[in-house]
Amino acid sequence: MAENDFKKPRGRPRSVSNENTPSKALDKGLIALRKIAESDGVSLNDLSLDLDMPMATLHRLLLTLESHGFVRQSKSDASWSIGIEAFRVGSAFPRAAKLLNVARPVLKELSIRTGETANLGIMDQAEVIFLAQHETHHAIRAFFRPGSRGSWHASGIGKAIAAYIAITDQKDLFENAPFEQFTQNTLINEKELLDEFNRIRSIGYALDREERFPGMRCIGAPIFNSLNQVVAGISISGPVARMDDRSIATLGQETAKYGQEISRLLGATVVN
Amino acid sequence: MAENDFKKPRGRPRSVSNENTPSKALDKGLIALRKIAESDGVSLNDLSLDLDMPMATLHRLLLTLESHGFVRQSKSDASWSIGIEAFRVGSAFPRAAKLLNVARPVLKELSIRTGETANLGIMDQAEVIFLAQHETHHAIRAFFRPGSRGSWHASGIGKAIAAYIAITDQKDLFENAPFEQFTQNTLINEKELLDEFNRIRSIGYALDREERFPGMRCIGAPIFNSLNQVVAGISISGPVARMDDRSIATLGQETAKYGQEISRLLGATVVN
DNA sequence: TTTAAATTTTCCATTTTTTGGAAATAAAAA
DNA sequence: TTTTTATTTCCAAAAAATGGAAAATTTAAA
Repeated sequence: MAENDFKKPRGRPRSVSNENTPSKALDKGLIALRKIAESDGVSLNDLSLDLDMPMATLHRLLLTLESHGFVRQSKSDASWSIGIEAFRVGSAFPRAAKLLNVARPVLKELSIRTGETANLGIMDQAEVIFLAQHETHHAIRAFFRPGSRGSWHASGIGKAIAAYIAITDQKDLFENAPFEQFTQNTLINEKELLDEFNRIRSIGYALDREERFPGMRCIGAPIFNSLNQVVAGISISGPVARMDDRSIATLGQETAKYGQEISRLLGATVVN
Repeated sequence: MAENDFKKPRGRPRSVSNENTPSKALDKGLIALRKIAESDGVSLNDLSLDLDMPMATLHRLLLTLESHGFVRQSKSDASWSIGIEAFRVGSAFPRAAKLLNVARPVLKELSIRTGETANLGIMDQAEVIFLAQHETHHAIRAFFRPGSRGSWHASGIGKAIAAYIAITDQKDLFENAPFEQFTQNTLINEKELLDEFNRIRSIGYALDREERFPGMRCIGAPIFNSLNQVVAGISISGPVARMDDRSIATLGQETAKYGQEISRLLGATVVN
């Protein structure tokens, strides 16, 4: 998030207000592709209804996506799902590649040590994207699908990251405050959240006390890169019963410690 | 690969010869997207030269891809790279999701135990796609980027999978034999490869003796799903010096054993 | 068994979008 | 300072997308 580059690229600069999608056909194709990624195995008919696009148009786009391997059609029921080329292209996402390799074993250890589901996520715009997780064996446990999104203000990872980004970038985050109130506990206004940032920086981890889902608590900690910029977050999530007020300080320190471990592996020098 | 479904979907069946890409703009956009995934951080100019597309046209497509988050433009040098939405969509690829979760820890163990880079891959058409790998700490080691492709006939994983698929599917693989001869050792004709299949099935693992890259050897073993169909392969690769004739039998058995372990975790009942 | 409904695929004349050379804009190199 | 390199935008000609309707096929209902 925090990228202060004074250097500008060559060439004519982009005009400021450019909210358009110049290529309509590509635009529609990408919309269809994203929709297919959400559902798994969807029929042309449903897709057509869902996206409010004529079937003929949609079908043409799907054939093209298929010709590149971005989607596949089941031979038995003609339903559409994501293809291997989408996977290949997606795995070239630069921010994820290095981070995932380094963080995965640490994630596992954190999960085993605390007995809770451990998550890895990054911020994109004002949303947290979950990149990976390691589940516990408890019957009651948290679950996030990799690639799923969440609002930053109601998430351990989101708050942990937000607390450490540059103040100018924090301002951007508050652009459309107040935010959605998911539960009674959700912090929704700027003042509350800025106080929360101070608390987070003083203890080194962020708490989500049923702020997103009733009954679920989360503890998030920041991850820094070799330039000591916050680039991701790690968290554990579980039911209130196991993450009670008594155990939360220990779990918090544990989470922060593993966050520092990943930061160290990424080349960060100053942690917390 | 082996999908014998007699059930046909409703609706008008697709005509047999349909080699077209109906939507041109989407087609071009996907071509650009794939190209960007190959290089990391590419300028509009280079992309334009590389793809032989006019810059204005390409630029329009990139803006649309960007509006959906499939690509990103660096603020400092205006270069383009893969965006987070491509990652999100790609991680919905159904075949990879389950396999990766199960296989990753096993991959790591195999790598540590043998001291070589361990790889996981699947077959798509006649190509092997590398999904994941675990590297050794040796200075001389094999490296495949996740998502990269390779010809099946010159790869440990490819031959291991091909040896176990249905005979009708094997016929498809030989459609455009003889294959590219990468080195002196590459097996390129059908007869040689069919003999190789027999050898592989008798010992349970496939050998690549510098058939792809001079100086590199590979040992591949098949992975089966709960229907006992071969769905993927595991392999180790390293320099001839360490993978010499003396140690190769032991390493081969080791690789096959870890392949069986993944198969077991996926619910396969009959292994090898 | 026969008929109707559901679903996917294809067709094609009309409308809309794409196209790409050239100009505009700006940084870097000479 | 001038030239070169590079990105972004513009716009009229040309090409592609559109989508209603028909075709083709399977499943469900009568």
